Amino acid sequence: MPSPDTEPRAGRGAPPGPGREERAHRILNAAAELILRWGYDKTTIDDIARAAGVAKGTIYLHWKSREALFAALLRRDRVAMLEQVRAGLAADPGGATPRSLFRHLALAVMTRPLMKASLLSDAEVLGKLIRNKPTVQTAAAMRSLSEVYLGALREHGAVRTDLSAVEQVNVITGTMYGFFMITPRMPEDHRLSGEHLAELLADTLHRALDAGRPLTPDQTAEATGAALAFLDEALRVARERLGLSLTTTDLGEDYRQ
Amino acid sequence: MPSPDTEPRAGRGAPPGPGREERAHRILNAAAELILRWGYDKTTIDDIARAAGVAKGTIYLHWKSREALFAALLRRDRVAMLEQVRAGLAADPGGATPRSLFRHLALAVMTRPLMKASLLSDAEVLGKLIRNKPTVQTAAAMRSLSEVYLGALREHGAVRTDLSAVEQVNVITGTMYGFFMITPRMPEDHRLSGEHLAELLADTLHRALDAGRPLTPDQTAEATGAALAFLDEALRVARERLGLSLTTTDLGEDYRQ
DNA sequence: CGATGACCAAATGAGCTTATCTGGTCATTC
DNA sequence: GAATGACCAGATAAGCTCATTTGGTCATCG
Repeated sequence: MPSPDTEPRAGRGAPPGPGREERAHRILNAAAELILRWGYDKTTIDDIARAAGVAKGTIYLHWKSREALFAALLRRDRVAMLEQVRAGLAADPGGATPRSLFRHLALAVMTRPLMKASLLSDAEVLGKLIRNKPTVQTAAAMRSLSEVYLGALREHGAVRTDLSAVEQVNVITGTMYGFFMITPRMPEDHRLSGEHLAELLADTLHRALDAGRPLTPDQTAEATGAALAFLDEALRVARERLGLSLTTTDLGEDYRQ
Repeated sequence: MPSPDTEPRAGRGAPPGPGREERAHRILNAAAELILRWGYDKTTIDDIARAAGVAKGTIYLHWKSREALFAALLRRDRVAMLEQVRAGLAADPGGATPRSLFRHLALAVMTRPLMKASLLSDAEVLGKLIRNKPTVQTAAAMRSLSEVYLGALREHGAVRTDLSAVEQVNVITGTMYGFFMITPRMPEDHRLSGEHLAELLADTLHRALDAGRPLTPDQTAEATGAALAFLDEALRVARERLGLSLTTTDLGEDYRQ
């Protein structure tokens, strides 16, 4: 027979510690599936509760409102994305070059429908989350990432400096946005996989930013350091925000991702 | 006093020949302004007639339906855009290099709100024109342009061939889309002018496609020929379609641009 | 005979009513 | 005291009516 405490039954006390978190994730998983299938506007708390196998009230033991739940969902996706980028980057044998960062970043975004929807402000998926809320912060955060990181690269001559930082931010942002949005707009026989597009995007940005001469070992080290440092910082912030979203502790009114 | 036939007065017979065309353009100008201000859905024939200073019935002497009018409007914009590109390209002292083509193309699109709206499927502007009609063809046409032109470039070694044509089409399309859509998404202090963005886009695509060694005079000539040949062909088709849209002759049911 | 604008059917939209749904609560249960 | 789900007020949707607007026509005018 199953051990009595691993499977919380209806009405029975469920683990207040680690099991709680697992349940939170189960709920978020259900929410993720539903929002992608039906969109934010048509995804109800009842649906989520049913799909997650909990009662509606339970959801309100985790988040104080529907909006807070979806904020948690997006924040979780962001953390997972950054973790994926961080891991891929650290494992890259060629070092954490800009090219490698762009490739992993692109791939991580492209394989995350919620992330993509949020970056592109896809009203189909995010519905009123888009229209009501001032600005989804992810884009700003990504730009800020570009900026700090770019600054370091420029300082060490790891990218060309005949373009201004602002120009380069525009190039990076523009190119990435474009690659993120083309897939559905391409005819089937021209459609490339996420990996394929990520590689192409990395190549495009590499060439757009490249200083011309190969990086010295020093520069590679600096670039690697800058990339990892900033990803760590981004992760720290993202994890902190996610942490706020996974406790019942009052969030105030700030539900932005 | 003014000559009696240059200014058609209300109720008076107006020129059936050249004046007719001028009037058509006046109507289209009014329509353009209104659709950009209010969007397709909220722009009425009455509004257009009033703004153009003609009676409603007159509009139906030019087009058999509201939809046909807007088709003409978009087609006209397309022809004007291609003409601008063609002229800019031919005048470029460096020859009609791919880089020059991309720059003029980007600039022509960016300075044409309707073109941009149509390429990006901006529902805000195009309203039901988007939702109802199968596919706005402009995007497909642009891709087809890329394709034929690219083929020629590849054949003559004017671009790298370690990427497949399909990959390059994705790079070109993706990058252009991205640059077209970033302007409103950038914070004011990062916003660049259309010219500036066009230059950056051209540079990005140039680097993304460049074969590495500078073009020989022969290759430059070939590239120039290919660019102008295709633009001419695109213009021919676009003008033909526009011609159909500017005569009362029944269009059939095909109102796609 | 080109241009007009009164005219009409159809579409759209505002306003209202009614019915259903949904976010959020909380007394009850185990 | 954690989890539940019946419960409620407010939101949303569906259905309907009625008034206005709109695309499109055509008798009339100059």
